[in-house]
Amino acid sequence: MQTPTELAAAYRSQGRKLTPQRQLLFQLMHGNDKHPTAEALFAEASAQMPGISLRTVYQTLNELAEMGELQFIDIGGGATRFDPNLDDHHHVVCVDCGQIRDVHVNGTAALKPVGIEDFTINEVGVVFQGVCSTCEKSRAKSHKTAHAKSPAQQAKISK
Amino acid sequence: MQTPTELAAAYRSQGRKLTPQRQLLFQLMHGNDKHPTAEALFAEASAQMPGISLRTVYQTLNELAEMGELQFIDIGGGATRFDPNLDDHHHVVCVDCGQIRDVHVNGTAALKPVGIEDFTINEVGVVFQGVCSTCEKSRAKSHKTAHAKSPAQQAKISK
DNA sequence: TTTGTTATTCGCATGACTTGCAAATTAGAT
DNA sequence: ATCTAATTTGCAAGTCATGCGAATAACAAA
Repeated sequence: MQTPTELAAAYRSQGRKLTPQRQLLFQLMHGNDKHPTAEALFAEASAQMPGISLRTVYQTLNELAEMGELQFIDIGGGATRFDPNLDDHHHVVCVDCGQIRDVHVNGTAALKPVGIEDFTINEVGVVFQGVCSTCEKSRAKSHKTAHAKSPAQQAKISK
Repeated sequence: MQTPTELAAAYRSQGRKLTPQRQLLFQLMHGNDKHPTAEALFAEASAQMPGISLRTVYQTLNELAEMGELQFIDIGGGATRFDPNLDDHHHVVCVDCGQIRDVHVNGTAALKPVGIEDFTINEVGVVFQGVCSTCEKSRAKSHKTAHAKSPAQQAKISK
C-alpha cells in the first residue's frame, strides 16, 4: 500500500474525495503487518475518531482492494483480514492463536501443478500452518490452563 | 475419506450410531471431487432422502472433519467447501466461476519460508489462481454477455 | 466566501452462512 | 420388548458483510 500522502493524490486523481475517515484509515493501514479484520481496524479507528462507522471501514477497505492497494486474506474460519503488503510474499498461520505472519518464500517459482493444462494460472499462494513460539510455550505448560480463545478468534484452519 | 463401509465400522468403534442420514452422506462424499458446500450436499441428499435437515449435514461434515476424514477448504468469499481427498494435494481455483480442482504439486518440499524460526511448521497449502478453459472461452466471446454468477457463487479470491 | 453538485458517511435493515438449543425420535445394547 | 443415550430436526440466534436512503461534507466554481 502506498503512503497516506500518495493515496491522497491517488484518490483525488480518481475523483474520489479525501475525507478525514479515509485519511485515518490510510494511516492505520499503512505499514500495518497485523493483518487486521475490519472490526479490529474499526476499534482502532474509533479510538481516534469516535463516531466513525464500521460501514465506512468496510467501504474504504473495499476501495483500497479495488485499487490494488491491499489484499484480502481468507484462511477460513472467521472474518476476512486485510494485508497492505504488496511485496511478493506468503503467510504463516498459528493454528492455535490465529496469528498471521508475512513471510518470503523461496522456491515458489519451481512449483509445478500436475495435470491442469486447461487452466491459465495467474497467481500462487502459499500458506504455512504451524504453532508460534508463544503458543508452543502455553502448550508445554498448562495441561489444565485451557488457553482457549473466543470462538471468534479461534483459528479454524483448512488446507 | 474412507469408504462408507469402513466409515460405518469407524463410527461404531467410536460409540457413534449409524443412521441412514449418515450413511447417505458417506456415500455422497466418498470419492467426491466437487468440493461441495454444505448447502450443495444438502440439496443432493434431499433428493434421495426428503426431510433430511441441513443441520444434520453440517453436523456430519463437522464430525468427519474431526475424525480427519475430510478437510475444510476456505478460499474466501462464500461458504466453506469440503474435500474428502486425503492425498497430499493442493488446489487450483478458477477466479471466474469459483470451481476448485484438486492438483498434485511438484516442488512443495523445496519451499523455504524465510525468517520464521519461532514457528513450528506442520503443513503447507498451495493455492493456484487462474481461469479455467470454459471461462476463458466465455471471456473470448461475449464482451456483452456478462457471464456473471450469483454473488453466492462468485469467486472472491485473496492471496 | 458563498453556493451548488456529488461523493461519502452513517446506521439500520437485510442477507449469507453456521451453530446453539431443546424436544422428539431412533439406534443399538440388554 | 425395553431402555438409554446418541441423533435428528427446526427454529432461534450469532457472525460477518453488504444494500439502501437520508443526512452530511468535500471540492469546484462563481
